[in-house]
Amino acid sequence: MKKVATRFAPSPTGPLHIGGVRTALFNWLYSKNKGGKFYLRIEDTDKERSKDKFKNQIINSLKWIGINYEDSEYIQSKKMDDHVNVANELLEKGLAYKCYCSSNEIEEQKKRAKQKKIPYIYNRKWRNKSDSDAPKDIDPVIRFKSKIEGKSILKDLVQGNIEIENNTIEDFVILRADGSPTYNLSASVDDHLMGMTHIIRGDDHKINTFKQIQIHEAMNWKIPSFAHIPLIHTAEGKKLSKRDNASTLDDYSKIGIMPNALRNYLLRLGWSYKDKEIFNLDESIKYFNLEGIGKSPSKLDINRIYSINEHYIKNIDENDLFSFLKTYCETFKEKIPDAAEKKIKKSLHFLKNKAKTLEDIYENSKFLINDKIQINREDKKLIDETAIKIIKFFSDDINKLSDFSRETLQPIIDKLIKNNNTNFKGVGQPLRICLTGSKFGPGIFDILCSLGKEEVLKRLSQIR
RNA sequence: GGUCCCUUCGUCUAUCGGUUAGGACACAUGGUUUUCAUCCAUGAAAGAGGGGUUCGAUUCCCCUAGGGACCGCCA
Repeated sequence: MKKVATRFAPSPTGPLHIGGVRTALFNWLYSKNKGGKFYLRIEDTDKERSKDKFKNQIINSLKWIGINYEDSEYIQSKKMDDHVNVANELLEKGLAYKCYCSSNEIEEQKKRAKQKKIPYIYNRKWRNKSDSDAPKDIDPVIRFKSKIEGKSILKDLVQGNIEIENNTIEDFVILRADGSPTYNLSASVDDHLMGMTHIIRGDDHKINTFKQIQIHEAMNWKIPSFAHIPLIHTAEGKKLSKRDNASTLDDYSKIGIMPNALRNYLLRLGWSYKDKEIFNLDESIKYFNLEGIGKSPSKLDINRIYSINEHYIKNIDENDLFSFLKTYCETFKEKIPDAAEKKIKKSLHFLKNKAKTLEDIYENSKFLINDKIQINREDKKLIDETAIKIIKFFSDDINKLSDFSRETLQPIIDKLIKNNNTNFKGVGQPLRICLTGSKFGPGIFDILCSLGKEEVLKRLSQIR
């Protein structure tokens, strides 16, 4: 049995969206599960629309989410000669032919078909004509001689057997008038050249598959296995496209979603293994299979993304969490100063408990990142006479403390509550506001301990 | 319009002919709590409709309805 080889083959004509990432993930996991190889092929034969910017974005996206590929990227445009050669070979063998129809002529036919509401299919006009009839002023395209009789059955690994009448597939163009190869030709040739054994892609490719199989057959190549996965839909139930907002990886990373969480989410979107929800990387590889892929399209659910992210925040190793946080802050917020690093690391155990995203952690650690505390006007009103008095007493009391911990602080707070005839809020709230600039946030003891005695005294002294 | 595909709680899904149709997220209610959260408990919530096949269908088949994809000298 040949070693499994899969590939992800995006065209760099726009930002990669998470549907594409999921396709890449499935291909990658499948090959890893089988101990095979996974490749990235950049389909950049459309020179007009392909942009390096998008190519880099694709590469970075895969890197971010942890999908690695063999060798360097396979650049399709570099193989165009091979594609052209195959077209010529098919031509020589009589399995393809030159079509001299002008584009106007084709357009006319399409228009007419539309008016009559009948399906347009190229009429195979030049299929059996000889070149001697050819008009001099037209550069021909090369069309593949598709099967006309009978049916084809695609044994799809996800969708089961798909049967189609051969005559519904037209004699598609494989070489343009300018001599450049088209998608179906290039993809077929490259899949063969790269030794692909399994092609896992969106089911919007199903018709292409019938065409590509025919090219493989005509060239006597081994035909890979196919798995067409349902597309991801938007909340409105339409195919997810590059133009939808919240569709690229960046849209998620910038709100503080972690790569492993998104990977887990994408894996479970349209795929399942019993009732299991959380899959770490090893488990993803271990359990992934094609049988678990559902047949119906699934919708994106941001709540689920948050929830899985939250789970990862609370359960991964704190050193890992910190490095995700560090990268996140540096990329999207502000660099965490060295001085704050230690404090945040020490505080992660409580910071993470109130966070769904890295952004939440960042928001709650601002008081550790910045020494300057900003208090808004509303909150300032809460610091009244009594509050200032309490703060003063508190400062005096902790000043005497040699051991600064929850155990030593608790009695002080209790005493203040009693002496001032108030409740916990009466003491905790002003302290929290003065120390962090916010009414909300971590528990007051957590704030106190992570700041440390000196810093607490310093911040409180600025209020009096 | 043609071809092909799909259809279980709002969402992601489990079930591979016999279940009180299960789980997770979201939602609601209650509890814990030091604000915001967390956490715990409880609750509401689904087999599109109609025919078959069968002792028995969510599960197999057919029809209808709804949804989707494709129909480029783009990929």
